[in-house]
Amino acid sequence: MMTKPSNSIARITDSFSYLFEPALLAEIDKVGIWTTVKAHSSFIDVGDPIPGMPLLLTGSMKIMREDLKGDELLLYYLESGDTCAMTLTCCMSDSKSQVRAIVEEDAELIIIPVEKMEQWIVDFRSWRSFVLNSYNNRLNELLTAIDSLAFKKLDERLWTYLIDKVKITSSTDLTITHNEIAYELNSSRVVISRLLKQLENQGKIKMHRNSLEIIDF
Amino acid sequence: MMTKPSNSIARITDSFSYLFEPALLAEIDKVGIWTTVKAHSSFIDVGDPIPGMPLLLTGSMKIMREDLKGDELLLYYLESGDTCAMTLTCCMSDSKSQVRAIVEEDAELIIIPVEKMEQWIVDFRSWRSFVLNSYNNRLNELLTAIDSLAFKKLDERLWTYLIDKVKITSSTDLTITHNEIAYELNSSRVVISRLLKQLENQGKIKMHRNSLEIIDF
DNA sequence: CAAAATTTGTAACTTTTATCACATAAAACC
DNA sequence: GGTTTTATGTGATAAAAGTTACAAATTTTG
Repeated sequence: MMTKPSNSIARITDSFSYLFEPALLAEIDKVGIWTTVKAHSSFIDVGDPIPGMPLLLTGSMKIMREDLKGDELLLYYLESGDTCAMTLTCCMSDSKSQVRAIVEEDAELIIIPVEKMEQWIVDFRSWRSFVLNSYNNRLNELLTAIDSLAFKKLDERLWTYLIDKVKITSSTDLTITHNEIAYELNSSRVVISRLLKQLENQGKIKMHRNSLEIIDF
Repeated sequence: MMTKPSNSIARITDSFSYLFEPALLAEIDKVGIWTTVKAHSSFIDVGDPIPGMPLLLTGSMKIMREDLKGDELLLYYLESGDTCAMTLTCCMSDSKSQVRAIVEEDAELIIIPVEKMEQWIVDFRSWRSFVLNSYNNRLNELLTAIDSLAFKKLDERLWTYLIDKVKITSSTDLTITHNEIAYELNSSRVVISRLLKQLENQGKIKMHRNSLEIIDF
């Protein structure tokens, strides 16, 4: 949990690049619940009821899909300025979360209560396009995930996975183990180790214990 | 093309199970463009601009994803009462279609012009939930596609593909060739033939030239 | 510091899927 | 009716990915 900072409105405009009109900002400020979530903790699990629509101010989360056997797959990341529009219809239809959200870097977020998020669609043009844009982004990210799975081989998937990590963390030094990568790509450690060795031989990465250095991208 | 039938409003309520309020029905009736598209013709291609939001009255279409090499993958079907909410944000952001829509069974549809579809979100509660529900359905269908690709082997993907076809066509006799199946699953004919033979040996299907009989499902 | 746990390397092998090559059978075409 | 096209069958082979088993190196823990 977190108390609302004194400069709350400025904090919102910072993260959401002046997207919201003043009246809406005031509303968000009034009803939004400020929260912090520590890295590596699960924010929402498959089957959880959705508390509201999260506006991510700082930090990042990864959205994972899980099957019955417990196998997992990384779908995409949420970053500062993002939200997960999926939560909207989950709330409206009172259904449970279809995905798992795990905080990667300590996150600050504002939770918008269910009742408001639909009303604001009517009342605020900026909220309307924000929500619809969010839907669109999510759809496009899922399409990208499908492209990877359907059309690419694992070595290519691994490479784009690493590039994405670099972008998200804004660092070419990735603190991650082969095992963790295998988990997120729904593959096995041995296979990932082999492919990483390939990438190293190609001069694209350097391997260290618990970390990778991404060189050529 | 198609001229609006005299009982247009009744036709809409039929297909959309009384979802829309009377005032909205009148609006749809006023501005919607009635169209028919013959089976096997492409309704929208990757990269096409989107003419408007299609309300599918009768028939069905399949939505396909294509990669740079021209490989394809079936994503999901649209049926009577469905729409493709993706078109909404495509129109709003003036972007092109990310997918291909091919009519499976002769389709009648009403095209809603771009300007209206956003305005109606504000004006009509029923339109609002219709659009948001559509987004949600599409997202869930993409998640299902991802599940198949990430967690299932081809034999299982093939089986669920066949079951889906049965549901869509309301018939256990599927007029389709091995080649076409391979195409939609982004696999190869030889592989599909082999797996179909397996299914036949398991007593789940019977194979004929140009068609399959789905028995045990 | 010794024991235990974690991370990575590697070889051998299996399964799954794709590819190639060619044969056969049915349907369509002239 | 004979030729061509389309659909399917099948064996051989290869590539991609997964699995098992174990060793070596490093870190953590008691």
